[in-house]
Amino acid sequence: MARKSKTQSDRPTLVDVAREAGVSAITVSRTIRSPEIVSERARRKVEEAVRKLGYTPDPAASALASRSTSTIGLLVPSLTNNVFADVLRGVYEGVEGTRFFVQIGNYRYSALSEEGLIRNFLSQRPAGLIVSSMDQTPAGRKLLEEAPCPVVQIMETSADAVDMSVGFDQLEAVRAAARHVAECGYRRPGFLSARMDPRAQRRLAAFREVASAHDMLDEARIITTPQPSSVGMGRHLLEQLLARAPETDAVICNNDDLAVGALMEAIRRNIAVPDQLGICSYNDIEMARHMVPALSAVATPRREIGQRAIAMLLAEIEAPGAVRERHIDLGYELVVRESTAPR
Amino acid sequence: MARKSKTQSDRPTLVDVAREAGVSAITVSRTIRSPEIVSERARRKVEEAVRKLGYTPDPAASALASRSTSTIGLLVPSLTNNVFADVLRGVYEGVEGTRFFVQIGNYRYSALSEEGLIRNFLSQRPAGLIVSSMDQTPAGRKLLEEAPCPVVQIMETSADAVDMSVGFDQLEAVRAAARHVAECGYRRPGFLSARMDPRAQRRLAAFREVASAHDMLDEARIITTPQPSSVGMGRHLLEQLLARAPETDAVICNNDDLAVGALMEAIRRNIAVPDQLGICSYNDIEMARHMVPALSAVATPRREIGQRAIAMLLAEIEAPGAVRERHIDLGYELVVRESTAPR
DNA sequence: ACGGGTGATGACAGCGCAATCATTTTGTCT
DNA sequence: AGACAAAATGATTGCGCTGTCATCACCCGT
Repeated sequence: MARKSKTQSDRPTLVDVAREAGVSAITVSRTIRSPEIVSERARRKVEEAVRKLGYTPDPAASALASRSTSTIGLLVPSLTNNVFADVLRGVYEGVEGTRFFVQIGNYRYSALSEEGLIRNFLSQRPAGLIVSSMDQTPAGRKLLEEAPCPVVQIMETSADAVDMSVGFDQLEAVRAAARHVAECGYRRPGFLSARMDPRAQRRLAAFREVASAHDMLDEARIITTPQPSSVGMGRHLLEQLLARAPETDAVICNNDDLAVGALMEAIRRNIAVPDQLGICSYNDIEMARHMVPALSAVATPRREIGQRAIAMLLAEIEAPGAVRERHIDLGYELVVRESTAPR
Repeated sequence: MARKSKTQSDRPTLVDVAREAGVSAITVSRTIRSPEIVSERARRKVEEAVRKLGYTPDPAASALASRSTSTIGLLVPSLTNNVFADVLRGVYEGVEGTRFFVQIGNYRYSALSEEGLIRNFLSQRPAGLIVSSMDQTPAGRKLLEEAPCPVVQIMETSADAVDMSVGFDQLEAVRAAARHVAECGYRRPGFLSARMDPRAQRRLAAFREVASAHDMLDEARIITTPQPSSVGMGRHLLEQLLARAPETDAVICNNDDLAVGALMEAIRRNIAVPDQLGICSYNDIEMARHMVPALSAVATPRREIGQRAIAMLLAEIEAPGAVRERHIDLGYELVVRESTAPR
């Protein structure tokens, strides 16, 4: 028997493998971490011993000794929101096959939870951090600034970001939607928004600005709720909007769930889209283009954001300071389909 | 100066806090882990020292010394699939406020990746594990059986599960859908399914069985694809179905994305739902009930599954063997709306 | 044949915490 | 007041690994 044989759940350690292979523990460690610096002969012996014993390194011990982990922290405000599902996909594609793994933190749109999660993640000595906003608490921001690892802020981009950022100009994207609606000839547009987080607030402000410039702003046509976004909420908000402002001839929705809901409600009420009511969506998740009529939308590069964020992070982990372009604007795209049309 | 002052990123340790508070290190440790066994006086001093120094425990050191972590591993086959988004939500609700945190592993419907993830998670000595299927590789299953922590298998339930299970009878749920369609008087039903993972395969088999019993099975009306499910795919599959079997008078979709897509395609083609074509969906995510016409569906208790799974896990972690009902069937519900109707 | 590299390997210490057991303090009862 | 149990606290040790240096074998050119 190898060691002093305690419980069954005792796993083999480096030392066990070393003994089996007839080398020192540190050679085993090196064989696993950087096989290229050990001799062919030693490597083979170690590899066989590892297989024979079914050895798996203990990440906790490794983290403690090396003072670093292979964890990449990803903080998102929501897991149900399809927007972040796409970002996640991009991120996962990027870590695939690397030694890193992603740990997700969901702060449910609470800046305070976010701060707690940042603290918590940081205590694990992550290899890198991706956070989904610029709206940290002052303490949260300070933690990020002093983080001993690269940090990427996503969704928006700004030279003012803590370290690196990938995103697009959310305000300009909303302005594009508003201008499009105006250019179609709609004159009394409404705006629907749920979950009024800071970003949603800013987008609403951008809408107000453009609507005002086109002299078509009416606060009665702005319907918001702090509750989460959903298709049902889209129906509900449109209902409210039409009750308060029956003259409404178009509606810009702060995301696709709301837009789909608004569309369905319009269909229920036999309101012709786009003739009687134009609908313009935001984000353009897959479903939007398949609706009948297909939804016009500002398409946002969610998956690309995930991909670029993880790529930047890995590059920066590999060689600190290596990333030149530290703030990337991926742009947006106005996709005109059937739910808006010139009139 | 406290210690030998190395780099800036040196964090205070238990010992630093102990010195500051004028107690021993282990007292600090206890104050943090189980404050109730420490005297009022000591606790106050320690808490102040912690605050003053901004101390955060090092989870790696804790894991190494105690041979256990506060990580709960959650293995899902997909992050984009709304089904798992709901499960996730349930799980997150349950860990909220506990000392545990969830780490998600996405195995993208690959049993081999799943095995790798199980191995990887287990190497971290998790407090518990939730896995989304019964379809592990033999090695994967063995790992779960020998895991030194509680394991919950979700989505399906079976006394044959490794440790505990929460779910419902997926086959009976599909049978209910098929029977419903038959009872409505549809005689030539089709079946659409994407992402043909083992569970989807079994559900298809259940459909075949019922369809055959009602003498309405035609293989030409079964359209599947290994590609991921999406609304667009639903449209595409219905298109294929109608091309191959124009006589089709109803369609059962293996999930809501497909059903929404099928509905939209039918609307595009001016096929009257439910009169010319009945549509029955599976899972019933929020969006389904808001479509026009509203989708009939077999509703599955996804969020409850997440809630119950985490509750069982925590109870079992708290007191091994405490959980009596180790296999819970949450049932399903046939929700008849507008997309199917007696004819 | 020798010195000076280069590549491969090893010995040792310590990362920050918690398990274990020993010890001290406190409270309670007679 | 003394005896005893219970509560609170502490000293020591080691979890499994990696950083740091030291050592050793080997190859090359002269």
